[in-house]
Amino acid sequence: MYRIGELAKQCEVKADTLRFYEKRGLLSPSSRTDSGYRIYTEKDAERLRFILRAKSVGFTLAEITELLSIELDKSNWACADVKGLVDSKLAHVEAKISELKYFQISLQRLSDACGGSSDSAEHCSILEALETNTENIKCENHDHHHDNAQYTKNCQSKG
Amino acid sequence: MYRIGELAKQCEVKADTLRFYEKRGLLSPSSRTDSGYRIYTEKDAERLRFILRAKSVGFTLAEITELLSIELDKSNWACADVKGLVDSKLAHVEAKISELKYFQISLQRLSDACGGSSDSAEHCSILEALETNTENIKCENHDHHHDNAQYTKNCQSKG
DNA sequence: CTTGACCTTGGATTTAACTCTAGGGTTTAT
DNA sequence: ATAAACCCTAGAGTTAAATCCAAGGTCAAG
Repeated sequence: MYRIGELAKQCEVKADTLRFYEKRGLLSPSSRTDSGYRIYTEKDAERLRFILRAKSVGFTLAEITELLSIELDKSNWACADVKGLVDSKLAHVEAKISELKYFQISLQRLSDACGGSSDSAEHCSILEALETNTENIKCENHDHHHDNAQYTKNCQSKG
Repeated sequence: MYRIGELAKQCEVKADTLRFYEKRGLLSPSSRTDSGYRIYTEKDAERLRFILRAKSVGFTLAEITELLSIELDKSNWACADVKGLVDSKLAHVEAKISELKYFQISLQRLSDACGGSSDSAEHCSILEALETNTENIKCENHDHHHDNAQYTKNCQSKG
């Protein structure tokens, strides 16, 4: 059982944000004290954490509402209905994962290319890392434990 | 070579958005006609696609600017600088992938549980799919090459 | 029995990212 | 050579998601 400020602190959001989520129908406290204070249970906290995770990967509050509605309306959904919504969200999530893997690969390639060498950084650009499909990357030096002293020299460009 | 409207159409954004990105320093046309029309090259288009992909996985325009700055400022970066920025973005991307995999698993579990039956969906909730850590889900039929006829049986829950 | 940290509501303000409007110039097809 | 479809700029308006503010109620500590 948490009061609004406690839950907010625990989840690193503002109390205002929780009131806002309540207004939007995403998260309501399980109860109130006699004096009107909001009281959140552990279950509410879990719901909040779900909301925050979903937000962190780019779902809008409207989409999150939709995801959560699967639960809220439970008794009124047929499995088939649920499956439709869930599968479309699943496709959405899988598309995001693919996009991110593309970024991951490009960034990894860049990081490797600039892996600690003190040399030219001609290929030190995301776009170039993408264009330069494989191989062919300068600066490669896969030494991952470096000390700062080694980093005083520049990435000189092709000029 | 595209005019603003052409590029916008190709990438499914508004011309206004491209002018806005220009104001924000994310994407400038490579040239202008004598009359002042913006002219975008294929390279510009590629940059735009990069921006849109990054946006689609939840990067803000400010973050995207930072990613792209690796390129813009090329000659002024030391490899170590680049590596620091890139690695922090890489961690960020990897965290997002983890979050998404968590959603993917939950959604997949839900989808499996509600594999096409038209009956009650007591377990058809994201939060429950998460709580119900593994096993313990009814209707599981991990047969991945299924034909719909097999899915007429129910999602019955703990009741 | 009051001080300070917390809570309440309602409404105003902010920020990011567009999106639109007004008033005008340019290109292209007929 | 003129109408439709495009482009320009500057600046106002919109939407989502907070975030802040004002005026006041609650509660534990001293």
